[in-house]
Amino acid sequence: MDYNFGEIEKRWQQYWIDHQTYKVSEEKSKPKFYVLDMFPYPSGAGLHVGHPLGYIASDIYSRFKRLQGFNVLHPMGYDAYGLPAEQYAIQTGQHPAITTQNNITRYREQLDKIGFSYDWSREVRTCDPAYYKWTQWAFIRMFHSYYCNQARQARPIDELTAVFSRQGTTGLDIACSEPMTFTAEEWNARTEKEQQEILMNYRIAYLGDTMVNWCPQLGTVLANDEVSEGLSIRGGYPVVQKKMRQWCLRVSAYAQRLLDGLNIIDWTDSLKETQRNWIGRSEGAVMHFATTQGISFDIFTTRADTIFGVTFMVLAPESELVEQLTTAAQHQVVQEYIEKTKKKTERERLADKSVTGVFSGSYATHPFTGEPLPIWISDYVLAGYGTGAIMAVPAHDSRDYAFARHFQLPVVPLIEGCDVSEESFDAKEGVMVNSGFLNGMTVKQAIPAAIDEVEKRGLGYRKINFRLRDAIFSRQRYWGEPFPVYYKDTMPYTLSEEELPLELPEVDKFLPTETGEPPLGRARNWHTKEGYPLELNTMPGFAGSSAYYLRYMDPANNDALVSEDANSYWRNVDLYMGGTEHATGHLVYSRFWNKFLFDIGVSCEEEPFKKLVNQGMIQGRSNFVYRLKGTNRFVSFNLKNGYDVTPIHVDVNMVHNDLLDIEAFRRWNPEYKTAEFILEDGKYVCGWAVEKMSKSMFNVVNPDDIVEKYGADTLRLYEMFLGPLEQSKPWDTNGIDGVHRFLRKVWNLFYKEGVWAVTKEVPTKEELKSLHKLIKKVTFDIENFSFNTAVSAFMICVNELTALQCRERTILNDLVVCLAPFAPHIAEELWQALGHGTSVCDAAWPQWNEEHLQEDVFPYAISFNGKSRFILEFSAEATNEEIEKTVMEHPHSQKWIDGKTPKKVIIVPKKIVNIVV
RNA sequence: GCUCGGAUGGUGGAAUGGUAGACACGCAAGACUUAAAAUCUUGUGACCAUAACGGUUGUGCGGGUUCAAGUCCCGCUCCGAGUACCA
Repeated sequence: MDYNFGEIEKRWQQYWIDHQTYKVSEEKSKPKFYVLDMFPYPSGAGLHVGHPLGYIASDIYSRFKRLQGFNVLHPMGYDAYGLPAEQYAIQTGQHPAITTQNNITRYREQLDKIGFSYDWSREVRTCDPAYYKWTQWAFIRMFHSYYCNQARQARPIDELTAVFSRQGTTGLDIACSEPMTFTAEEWNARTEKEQQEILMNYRIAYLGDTMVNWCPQLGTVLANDEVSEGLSIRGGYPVVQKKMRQWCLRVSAYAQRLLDGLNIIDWTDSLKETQRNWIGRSEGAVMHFATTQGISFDIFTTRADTIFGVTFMVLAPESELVEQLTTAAQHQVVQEYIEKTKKKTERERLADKSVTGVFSGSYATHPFTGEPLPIWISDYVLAGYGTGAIMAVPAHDSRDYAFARHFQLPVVPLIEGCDVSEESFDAKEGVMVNSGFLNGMTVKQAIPAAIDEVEKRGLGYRKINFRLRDAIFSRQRYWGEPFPVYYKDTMPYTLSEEELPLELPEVDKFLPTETGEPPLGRARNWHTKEGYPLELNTMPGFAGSSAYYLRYMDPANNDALVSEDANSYWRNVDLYMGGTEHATGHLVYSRFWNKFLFDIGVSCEEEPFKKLVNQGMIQGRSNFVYRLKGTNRFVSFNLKNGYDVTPIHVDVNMVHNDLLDIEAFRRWNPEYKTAEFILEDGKYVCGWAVEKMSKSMFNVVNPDDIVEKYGADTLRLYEMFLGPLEQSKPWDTNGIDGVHRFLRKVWNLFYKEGVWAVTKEVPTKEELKSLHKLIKKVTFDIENFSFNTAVSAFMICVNELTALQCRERTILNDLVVCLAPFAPHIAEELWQALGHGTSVCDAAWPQWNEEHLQEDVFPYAISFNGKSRFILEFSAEATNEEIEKTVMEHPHSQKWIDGKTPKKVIIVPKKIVNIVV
């Protein structure tokens, strides 16, 4: 009987379905373990061989944990809302729901072939009304919440209105868009609408007039993490800044908690660092300045120590202060400058490094020296950070320096011995000069001293600023979750929770309306029962993916996002597997969303993902043929020098070990039907390069083809064997034979010449040693996600057992269990053959026994002056004296000792003897 | 610019400060075969040398710590990723 992987895999996949092997429920008596993959967006291209890498790794881990006795939750679903399906709908008219369903079906087929241990009964789809009901529900709860800085948590907005009517804003410290102060009397005197407008300043989900990233080609706004270098991540279209009224989430309120939480989770340092940078906490001071006309404004600085080096002030062009501070004489030029900057796209603004700006006409008074400081307007100052205004210290800030040089403004150096004739001195080191009361202090002393003085004189206060912005939550698109919001007298109100889900309506076209409204403007009857119009925007992609891990715990619950019971059992994700591309998007929003749910008592853990492992990207490995220019002749790779050739991408599926299948190539394209070849050793060798995996490079490898040719178990093992999990690497089908050969060797331990060959003899010492070495290594490697070395350990063990002609049942039993997480199908087949009536998934992970690993003799590397020369073996009982004596008397040693008396002899037990001559 | 990674044979990659190159691919030789494929066996960092033994050198570059460094420390070079007028 040969290893017939095709038949074996099909049969066991059916068995798992029939026996619901991977279905889990809350078993209170067993410890839980939650293993989660980042759910995919089902794209039209289907899965390529790079996609399953993380899924295979997490599946191995899940199966391992299950064998160790954990109750493992390992679900899968689809992030089903997204731009490509909508773009496709615009082009073809096909409803995105249909496209999405087709793609999901295709994904599922592909995933099923690889043999994952998902509990598909818990599948979620973000576009399913039963699912997005809870996305809408969370939004409603955010709308009706504010963030209390003192309690460090979200609170019901009703509490806030109660306080307002009792004491106004006195004594409150709340996260808000704009600082406001009013008394109880003032609040109570407001109309309902005015009160609603004020509350918008505090709600966690609020409507705000903000500068947004507007992408004209996509016709929608984008979040910061959806834009890179002024271009949209999806599609690469230019993005411009525009002020719009949008739904926002007050993520910034959670900035400190998002930062603190990083200390209690087990993520890689680089990923935590990326998040820290994105949150961007900086400690400094807000300082009050006033113009000579008495108009006061605030700036933010982290370098209060440089206050005596301020020679001018700068406002962002979008700042509201610009209008107040521009004098009549300068009005014209300022207006022109602002118009000009507005027209620039974000990309142009980034690319254009030239210094631009205009003088506002006003002067501010230096708070310490009383000197007048000209106030300029320039686009190098950002409206969205700090207060949108800065004090410029050209001597110690390179941007201020460039500006000062360009407009011939004075530069006052403040640090002893620094040279600012060519460039600014930005480093926070040195001793202060020209700085009044700060003179003689180091910069590190001067920063707090300056802020102390500023506070003492009432000129400002300490402030911690965050770079993290609130998330813009509206999208002018069709294929997303509708907001459970209607408008009455232009103010938004939420639907009641009983009215959820608010289902996505049908539209005749997926384009904006003629009047420029979002596609939902085309929907008929898009209003409440009372006739109030419903919100026309939809939610962004990250809405549905922010709490999906909670929904898996209790996917069919129609009364709650997740029951308290299910949540208190599964708690949070123990292992989260996914790509780094979500570092500043999903992984920030999801943590924020969970913290909010934690505050309102829905999630029992403050952090959603305890441990996170990033699998590397799998790149493509393209192959090339070399066509002689102007001919239909192709020259083999190593002969191409001396010819004038054009490299042409060739489909990697026609190439094996870089050798071209010439017949397949001729069939590939009529143009090549009559192609001639200049061969080396009768073969055509292709060139290769690492590139992105894409259709146009003909380097896409489909997992289905690999499964067809080698089997799912080979694919799983090979993906792990390719290299360290977290590292990016090219897919290279060369080498898969080695892994496939390994599985056949495993098979041949059980079947010799087609006959079942397992015996019940007593295992030998060597056999036990080989097995226990494997158990120890594999256990250790899985726990450390070092799957490539685990696969190597299997190969070594099987080679050893083959050499020992091991056919012993108990040894093979444990071998099969160890192999089960990696290659589940062959493991099931062999487990069955060994006479077990149940699935190998219900076996117990074997323990290694150190006794079996004991060596009789240990190799010692004998080295002289640290350079090893030869190996000697000694028994475990040998004393240092015996070892030293034997080594010294060994004929090889005499050459190195050369009659001298060794200065020192170092003996490291079981490892090395070093003799210093 | 800043932050975080990384650099080891022809290739992918192994090495708790202790025999560098495990394992695999590729390549070479051999066995089986009419032949090829498949399979199996052996060899395979480089250099020198040999009938054989053996020797030298070697983990991006330059220093240092140590009996001993791919591994730790200091200073560079190059490559990758993230991020950026964030005051």
